[in-house]
Amino acid sequence: MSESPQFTTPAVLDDIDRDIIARLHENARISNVELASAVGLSPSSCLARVRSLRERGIIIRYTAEIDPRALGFSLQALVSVRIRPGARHLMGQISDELRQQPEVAQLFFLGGAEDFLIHVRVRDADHVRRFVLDNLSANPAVALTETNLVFEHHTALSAGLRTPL
Amino acid sequence: MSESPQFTTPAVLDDIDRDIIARLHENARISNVELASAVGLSPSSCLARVRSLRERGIIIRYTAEIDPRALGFSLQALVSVRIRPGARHLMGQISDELRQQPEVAQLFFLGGAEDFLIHVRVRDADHVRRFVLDNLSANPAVALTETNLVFEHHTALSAGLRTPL
DNA sequence: CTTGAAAGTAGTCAAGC
DNA sequence: GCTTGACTACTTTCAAG
Repeated sequence: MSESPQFTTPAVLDDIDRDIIARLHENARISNVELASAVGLSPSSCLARVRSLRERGIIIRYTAEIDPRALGFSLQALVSVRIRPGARHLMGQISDELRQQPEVAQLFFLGGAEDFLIHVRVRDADHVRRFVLDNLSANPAVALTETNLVFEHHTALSAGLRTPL
Repeated sequence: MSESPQFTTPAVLDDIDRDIIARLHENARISNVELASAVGLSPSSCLARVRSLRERGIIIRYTAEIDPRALGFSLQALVSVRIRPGARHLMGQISDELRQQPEVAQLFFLGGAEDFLIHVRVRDADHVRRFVLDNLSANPAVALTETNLVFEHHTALSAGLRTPL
């Protein structure tokens, strides 16, 4: 539950486990009896597997996906950031600070020219401008930033879950 | 349930609705009675609000967040794509095809120099190379691609705006 | 892994405030 | 909009095969 396994080697999962994972990924609120009958198990075995997947950290958490526009966050942007070469050791700290900002939805650490990419949700163009100024440009460790507006954002419902390996 | 409201104007939500959203975002499997007592409502009123949020599309879906490494997807990458100017009308079709690939976790439509950015989960470097070759470079509508490896990926758990998986 | 049973808990709906 | 109360369904745990 509180562990964070590294999965250097893929976890041992059989076809039923993969089926359970896929179905919970599509609908985290499916009832245990319905899930059990869908994957061909008894409710008790199914529940034991789900609990094991959760305890092993394979199921990280259950979450409701919220439309940000309903909360007044109508604009999304991707901000790529390059850190000054002499300030790379500050990346962990900068990342921690960024992740505490309510605008930050995702943070990617990258290889290549840019050091990281920030997915932000904001009210409007002025909001993203202020976010970049206050949280990035003002930091002397930041060499440069580039902001791209997001017109559409899609999250796939089955990334690698239906046809694993 | 099947509608996709645009929220050109933010939806009308009171503080209790926002509280419900935040708590379901943190734990989509919280029981209705526990949620009700947490936000100070009776179970029936709470359930009615949750159902309304779901029907209005404010709660998009409930999903289990899965650790991709457990399924053998140990590498992540961001692939930015530019479409040939004369082929922009094909972007919708290309997007639909991409979203059906099991490797695609997220798809961003962008303003600016690049047309979209793809977040992929793959087994290894060879897998991402083949993904780009087969799904992008082979398409004559694609002008150029750029692949960046992802060293770390964090999704923020803030204000009900996190993106699952 | 399964079934079956028991006890506790949660979801649903109707009636009314 | 809200609540209460009753009914139904689900979950959980157990023992036994």
